[in-house]
Amino acid sequence: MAERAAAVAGAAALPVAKLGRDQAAAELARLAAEIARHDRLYYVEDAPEISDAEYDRLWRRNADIEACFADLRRPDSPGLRVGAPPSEAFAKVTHGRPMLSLGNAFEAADVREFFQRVRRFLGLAEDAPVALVGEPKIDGLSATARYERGRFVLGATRGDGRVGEDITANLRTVRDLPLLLAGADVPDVLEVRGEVYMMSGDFLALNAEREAAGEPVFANPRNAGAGSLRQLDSRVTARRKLHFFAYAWGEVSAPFAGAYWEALERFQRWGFCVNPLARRCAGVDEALALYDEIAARRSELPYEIDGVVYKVDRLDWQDRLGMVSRAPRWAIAFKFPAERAETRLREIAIQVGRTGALTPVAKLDPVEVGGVTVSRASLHNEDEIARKDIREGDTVVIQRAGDVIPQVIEVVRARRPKGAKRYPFPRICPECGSAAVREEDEVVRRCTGGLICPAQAVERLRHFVGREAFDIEGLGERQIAAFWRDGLIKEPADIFTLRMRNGTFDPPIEERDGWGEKSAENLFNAIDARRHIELDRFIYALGIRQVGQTTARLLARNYGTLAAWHAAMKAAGDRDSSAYADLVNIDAIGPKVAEDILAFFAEPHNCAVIDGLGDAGVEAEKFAAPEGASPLAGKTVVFTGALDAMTRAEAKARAEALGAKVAGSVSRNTDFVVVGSDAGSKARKARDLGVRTLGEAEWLALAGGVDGSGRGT
DNA sequence: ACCCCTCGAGTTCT
DNA sequence: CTCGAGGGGT
Repeated sequence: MAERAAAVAGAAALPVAKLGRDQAAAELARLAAEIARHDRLYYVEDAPEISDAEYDRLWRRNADIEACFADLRRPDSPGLRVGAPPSEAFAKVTHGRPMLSLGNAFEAADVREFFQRVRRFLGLAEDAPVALVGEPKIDGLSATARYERGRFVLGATRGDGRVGEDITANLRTVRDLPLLLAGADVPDVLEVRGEVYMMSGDFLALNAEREAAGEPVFANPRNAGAGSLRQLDSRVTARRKLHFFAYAWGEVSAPFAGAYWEALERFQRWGFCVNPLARRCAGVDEALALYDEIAARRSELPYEIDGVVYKVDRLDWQDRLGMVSRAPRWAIAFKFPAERAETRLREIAIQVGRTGALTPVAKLDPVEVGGVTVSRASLHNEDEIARKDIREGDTVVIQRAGDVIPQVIEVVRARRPKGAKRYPFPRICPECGSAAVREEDEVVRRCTGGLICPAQAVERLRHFVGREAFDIEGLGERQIAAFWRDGLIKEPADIFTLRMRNGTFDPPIEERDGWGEKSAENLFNAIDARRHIELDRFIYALGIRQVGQTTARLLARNYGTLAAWHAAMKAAGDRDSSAYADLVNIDAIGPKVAEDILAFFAEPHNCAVIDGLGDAGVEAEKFAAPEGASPLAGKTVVFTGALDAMTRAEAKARAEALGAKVAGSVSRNTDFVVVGSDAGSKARKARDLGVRTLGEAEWLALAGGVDGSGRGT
C-alpha cells in the first residue's frame, strides 16, 4: 500500500508535458486502480485511508494526463464518474431476461407456506431441508448493469420488467458499481442486477440543501434516488451519492452453477457490493430468526429497507422452479408491517371501469403514510363497504399495502359523527344512468350501458393504448379522454386514421391546447410505429373480458395469426363445432372464459373494430415461438400420470417455455401425450386416436437440458 | 365437492 | 398490491 502510494507520488513528480505515451498510459492505469480503491474505501467500507486533499490530487493528476493524452482515456477512467452533459432523453433497453418482481409474505406463516410450496413443486418430502439465502430488501430502485469483457457498457432501469430505460451515464456515477471488473474469471458478458439506493444521511443533507435553495424536497430516500437516477444531466446524478447492492443477474455468457450464495461471493470478488447482512439459512426457522434480527437492526441501518428477501440457494432448483408470470417461484419478500395512519373519509366516489364495474373510492383528508401523502383509497366493492360498515364522514385507519397501495383497514367507531348513515350503493351508473346490476354470486355491480356509457368507452380506449397493449407514447389517459370527448377518437381504428383526418378537425391537433407542430408530429409517428404489433398485444388490447396478458399470449400461441384466430372464434360460435372444442381444450381456458371470448365475437360491433383496425393499416404479427429450435415448438402436448423427475406443473412450465401448447385433454390435434406412471383414460384415448405417446425418458430427451426459466429479480 | 393456484381487473402516487 | 373468480386436480 505504501509502495503503491510512493509509486504514484514518484510519477507525479514528472510534469505531464514530459511524459511519454507509454508512461502516461501506465500512470493512467495506476491512477484508475488507485482511485477506484479509495472510492471503495470511502464509499463502501467507510474507512478512508487518505485525506480529501490527497484524493483530490490523484484526481487532478488523472485529469491533467487525460487532457494531454485524450486518446488514452480508459474505459474505467475516474473522470467518467463525474457524469456527462445532459442527454436528450432516455433510450429504451429491452432486457434479454426480464427483470422480475417478487411475491410477498406478510407474516411468518406465509414464509412457511412458501417453503411448502417450493417443496411440493420440487416433489420433496414435507420436512426436506431447503437452504435459503436471506437478505434485507432495500427500498430503492432496481437496475441492471451490463459488462462486456469486464467493462461496464450499459445500465438500465427495470421499467416494466421487459423494457427499461438506458441510464448508462447515470449508473456510471454510482461509486460502488465497478467500471472494470477485477479477477480472472469474469464472463465475457455479465449483467448484474441489484438495487440503487440513497443513504438516509445523504438524503437528509440533500433535502436540507434543497430547502435552503427554495427547491421542493423529496418525500423519502427512495424518491430522491429515483429522481437522481432519472436525471438527464448525469452530472447532477454524480453529486447525489447513490449506492448499489448486487443481488441478481440477467444474461451471463458462462452461466452460474451451484448456489446463489456462491454467486454473491463472486460478485464481491469482481468488485460489487453485496449486502453485509445477507446470510445463508438452513431452514425456515433460521430464516425467520434472520428476519427478526434484521428487523431489530432496521433503525440503525444507514439505508431504508422494507423487508427481507428469501431466495432458494440451489440454482438448479431455482431453474426447476422457474417463474409465474412476473415473479420467480424460488423467491419471496417478507415485508415489514406497513405504517398506519388515521384520517377522515370525506366522501365515497364511484368510478366506472372498462368492463362497467362500479368501484367505490374513498376520498380522504390528505394524510402522510410511509412518506407519501394519501388522499384516495379504493374500497373495492359494495360488500367491502358493508362488511367494514364504512360511512361518509367516518374516521378511518389507513395503511399502504406492501407500502404502495393505500387501503382502508377499519373504521374508528368511537369517532363516527352523529347521524352518519349507511352508504347506499348506487343502483344506476353515475356516468350514463343505465341500470347497474350484480350477477348472482358476483361481488361487482356493473353498468349495463355497454356501448352507450361514455366512461366505459374511454376506459376501453385507455386499455387499448395501455403499456401492455398498443403502448402509444403521447396518447395517455388525458389525451384519450379529451380526444374522445371532442369526437376525434371514438374507437380504436380512429387512432390510426388520425393523421389522415387531421385536416378535418377544427382546430387541428397541432393547434389544440397544450399541443404544437412538434408534439403532434411525435404523436403521429408514435402511432405509425404501432401499425405492426405482436399478435398477443393485439389480442390483449381488445379488452375481452377475462382475457389478460397471459390468456392473450396463450391464444396467440395457439392460433398463430390474427386471421386464423378470428376465423376460429367465429366458427366456435357454434358450440358443437370442433373449433369450440379446440378452444375449450386449451389448458387454462374453460367454458366461462370461452363464453366471454365468444360473446365478444358475437357482438357485430366488436368484429367491426377488428376489421376497422385492419382497414386502417394495422397488422398483427404472426406469433413467434420463443425457442424456435426446440422439437416441441408449436406442438400440442398433453400430460397424464405422474412423472418422476419433475412435477406436472414443472413439466407444463418447461414445455411452454420451449414453445409448446399444453392442452388438458387428448384430441386429434394433440402431437404428443406424455405418459407418466398411473396414467388413466388419456393414455388410452391417445392410443385410440393414434396420437404419439412419450414415456418419461423420451420426454426428458426432448425437454431436458434446456433452461426454460428466466432468472433475476 | 372441495382445494389450490393462477389470472384478471381494479387501484395509488410520483 | 389485493381481491374475486375461473380452471383443473384430487
